[in-house]
Amino acid sequence: MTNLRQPTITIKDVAQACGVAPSTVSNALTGKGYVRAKTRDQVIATAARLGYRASSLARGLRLQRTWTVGVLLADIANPFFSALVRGMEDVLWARHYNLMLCNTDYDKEKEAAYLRHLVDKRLDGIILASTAADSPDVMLLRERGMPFVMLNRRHRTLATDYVGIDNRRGTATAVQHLAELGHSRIAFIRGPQDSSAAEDRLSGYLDEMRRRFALFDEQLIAPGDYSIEAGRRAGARFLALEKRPTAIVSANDFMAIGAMAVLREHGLTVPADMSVTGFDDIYVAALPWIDLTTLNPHSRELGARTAEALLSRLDKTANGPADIVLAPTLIHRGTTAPPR
Amino acid sequence: MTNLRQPTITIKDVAQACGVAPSTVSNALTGKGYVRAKTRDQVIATAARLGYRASSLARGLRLQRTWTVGVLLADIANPFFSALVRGMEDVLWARHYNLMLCNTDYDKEKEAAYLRHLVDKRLDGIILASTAADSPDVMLLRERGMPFVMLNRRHRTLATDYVGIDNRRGTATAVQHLAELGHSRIAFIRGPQDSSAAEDRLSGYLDEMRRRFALFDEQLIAPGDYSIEAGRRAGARFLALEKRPTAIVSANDFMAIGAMAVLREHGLTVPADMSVTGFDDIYVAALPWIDLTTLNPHSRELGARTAEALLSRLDKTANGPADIVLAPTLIHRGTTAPPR
DNA sequence: TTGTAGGCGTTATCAG
DNA sequence: CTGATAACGCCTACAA
Repeated sequence: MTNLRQPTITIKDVAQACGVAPSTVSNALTGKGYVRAKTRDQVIATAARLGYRASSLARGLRLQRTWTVGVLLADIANPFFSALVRGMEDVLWARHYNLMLCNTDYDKEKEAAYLRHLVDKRLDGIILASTAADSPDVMLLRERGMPFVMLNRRHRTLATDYVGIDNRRGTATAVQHLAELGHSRIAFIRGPQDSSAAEDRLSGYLDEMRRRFALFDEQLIAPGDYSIEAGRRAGARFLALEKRPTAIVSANDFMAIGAMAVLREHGLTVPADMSVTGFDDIYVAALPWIDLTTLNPHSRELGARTAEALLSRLDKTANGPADIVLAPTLIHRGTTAPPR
Repeated sequence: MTNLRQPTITIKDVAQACGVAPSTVSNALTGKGYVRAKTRDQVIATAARLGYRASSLARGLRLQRTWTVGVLLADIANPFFSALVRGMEDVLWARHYNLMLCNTDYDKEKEAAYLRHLVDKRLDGIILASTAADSPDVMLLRERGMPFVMLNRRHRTLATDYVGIDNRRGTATAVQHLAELGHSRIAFIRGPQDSSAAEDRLSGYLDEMRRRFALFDEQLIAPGDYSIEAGRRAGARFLALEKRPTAIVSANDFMAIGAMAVLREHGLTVPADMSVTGFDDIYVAALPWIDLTTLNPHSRELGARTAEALLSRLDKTANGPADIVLAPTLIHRGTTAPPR
């Protein structure tokens, strides 16, 4: 139970124990510089014996690096985000980087405060998966020359490294899928308005609807914030319409599930009475009771690609801004069928 | 796109700009020591003007602290863990600590390697939510005097700070609930054998079964690893039994869901043909299609309490080892009913 | 091949 | 009240 910090063993201790200079220990352990094989082995052995571990703090101060990257996201409890994080962690771990998790909770002030924190901590780089399109905080990073990558949201004015989903194509594909099944009265549940990704999902829907059906009914669009509850509200709203839609495209899976819950409560059957599509393909969507037709954005890969983009930036291996866009795949499950 | 590190502004720059010594700047900014109000204000103003941010790295080296804690867990994509992390983040953020996320992926070597990493980084403390009960890695932390708290798993030999669920009571409550409904042939799907929490959940089941029904059938226990797939296997196994159980208690929600999926495929109805209970109360359990009777371990609060325990340890505010145990609450939903 | 010296950016100590 | 100095632990020139 004692948390008395043991006297930490430093490079000097190792040097003394070996009868060499600290710089020799450093050279031996990092494998740089010249050092006789015999000396090297001896140093390595005593370092191990003493349990010496070089302090990242001291080393970081000297080298101006931390081998740590931060990720800002809205809510780690959202399966889409946790899948992203898994992907990032995979590649970061392989490259000996650590991940600092920053949960902004959809709160702009918290986000700004976190960013300042990360600057103070001198992180090597940052992944922004939560920032609004017009956030001024991003400027801070740019000003301080801190490398960062934007994940699935673009800044309105700044040119930055970007990795994301082809959101537009995603919802357009969903509309296309439903149209081919024979639907024309297709509703949409949108995401938060300050997210460029959410806006793109709306655009994809709108474009495809206009292209195919020319006319367009404003009532078919309901607001939402990606929560299950918002999906319920949207579903109720569509049900109250005089001319009900025959299908619903949702900007994410959570809202699709919420809408389906309401339909169910009203005695409607999916897909017989109403088709529904989601976006994200969280694991819940694959459960037999839900069996939701949705768009798989390959979240884990997306996270991995983002981390890679950041690391290339750190390696100075990257040149122009990265702009990587993954196309989502339509997963046809049991919630879509021709209208009756 | 340039990632040229701007020349970072140091305390010296601020000092020079103000015509005072670095130590005065330090005193003014941290509010320690004596410094004339006028000087202080001037320093604060120029620091702000220059955009000076003290380096946590340098400060950490000097103060021997990092204001960062690490959390080791198996899989952040598991909703139980992400809920824990939310709880931790809440209290850590309020106390100006950052969180380093370590996903061990159920891999002992990765876990050990992560631990070494965290030692190198001189984190202030660690939350262990993944370690097996007999892990030798924990010894490493103890030896180095690094504060840590074990979350929902106890070390077999070491006395450590501990925060967890009353797992035993949880499954006992589930059995009790089913027994009161009239069940006596109650099966159990267990968790991984190297987890003390999983073993406790088994014990709670066993104790209550023995207490109530004296006799006990070994066949009613199926192995599992907390995955949906394991639940499917267990469900299939119970269905193949000559004397089928009338109810299943699962060590977690995922496996309960897997079992229910198999039952469904075999045309059985829950709870009419078979009752099922879970453990964790992940949000999926509350969806109307699943509507799983389960045990709510208050995960978010659990995470918060764990972080608090760690922080009191860091503050040296704690004395003896903390031992906090939260009782899970039975959430009675639609998957349990009297046997037919 | 090895050792010495200096500095990375802070803060605690202590003298002025 | 303020400032010089040393030290936190490491790495890298450069000298030997």
